Amino acid sequence: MSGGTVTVGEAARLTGVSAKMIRWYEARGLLPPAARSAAGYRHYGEADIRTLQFVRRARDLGFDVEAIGELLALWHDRDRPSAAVKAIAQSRIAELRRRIAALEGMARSLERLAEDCCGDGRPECPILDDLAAGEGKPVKSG
Amino acid sequence: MSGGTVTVGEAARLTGVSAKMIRWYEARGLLPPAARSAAGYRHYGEADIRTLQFVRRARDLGFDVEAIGELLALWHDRDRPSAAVKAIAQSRIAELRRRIAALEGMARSLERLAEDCCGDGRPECPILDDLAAGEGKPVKSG
DNA sequence: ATGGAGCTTCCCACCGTGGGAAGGTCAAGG
DNA sequence: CCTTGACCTTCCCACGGTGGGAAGCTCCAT
Repeated sequence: MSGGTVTVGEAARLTGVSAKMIRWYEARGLLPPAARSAAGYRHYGEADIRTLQFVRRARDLGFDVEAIGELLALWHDRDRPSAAVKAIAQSRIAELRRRIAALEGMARSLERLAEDCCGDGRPECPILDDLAAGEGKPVKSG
Repeated sequence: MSGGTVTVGEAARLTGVSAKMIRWYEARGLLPPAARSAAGYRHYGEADIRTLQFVRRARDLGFDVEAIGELLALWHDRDRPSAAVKAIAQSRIAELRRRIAALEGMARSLERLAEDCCGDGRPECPILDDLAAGEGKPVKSG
């Protein structure tokens, strides 16, 4: 083989996916079983490395394992309709937007409360008051 | 009795914290061990219910169990400096902002890619191309 | 007294990741 | 040849929160 094959550790270094996670992805079926040496060591060729880089990038974009599996399948399918890929991306975008909105709501509430808290040595604290009173006052507009 | 005491299930209904989580919070030390009936049933009084509501509200604001524990302690301490509470809130805000920024970066990258993907029946797909090529092109400015 | 709702504890699962133990392998150096 | 140390293998455990469910007990209404 042109490029020579590498062990998990090397593959991890080359791709930024930890050896632990590489094995885990394989066990989960995200990656096909790696080739093994006589002694049982996993070995990765150039194509495997490219796959791992794909996985890493997808992971960095917030796709979960299942979605990455679907993306890999589409990647390998030369006849895929780009609409299928786009659909996955868009549902991920929607999920990300949902989570962002939830966190944003929390952050805004807390910022409002922290603003009202003088934050000195005195015990009066609107933050605790809010937590204690806590009528479902989600974020409101102001 | 003024309020009467209630069982876990009732407390769950009153506070929106599931019975399962109430037991778990107790096991984790977030809540003091509940009073028990002769038969071993947990019983909660009005103060306990208020505490659970406090916990629920704090949880909804994105505090983790450890932070909620600290907030509870400060809540019970009449001499607390409000600065201590504010500090916790602010570090939580910072954490939320960090997570929001990370998710926002992912969402923006994906949106950019999805925009470039015509999403029809043809196989050409800039999303997959990006995942495959994936040089660390984080989010950039656009 | 019986049925069913509700309680108890305990275990298992998820997701993605890391830590570490126990043991096998490989290459380098003595 | 043998040791050493880095690396590999598998397996188990943990995290944070949450839910599911089993086995067994209790309580209340009929």
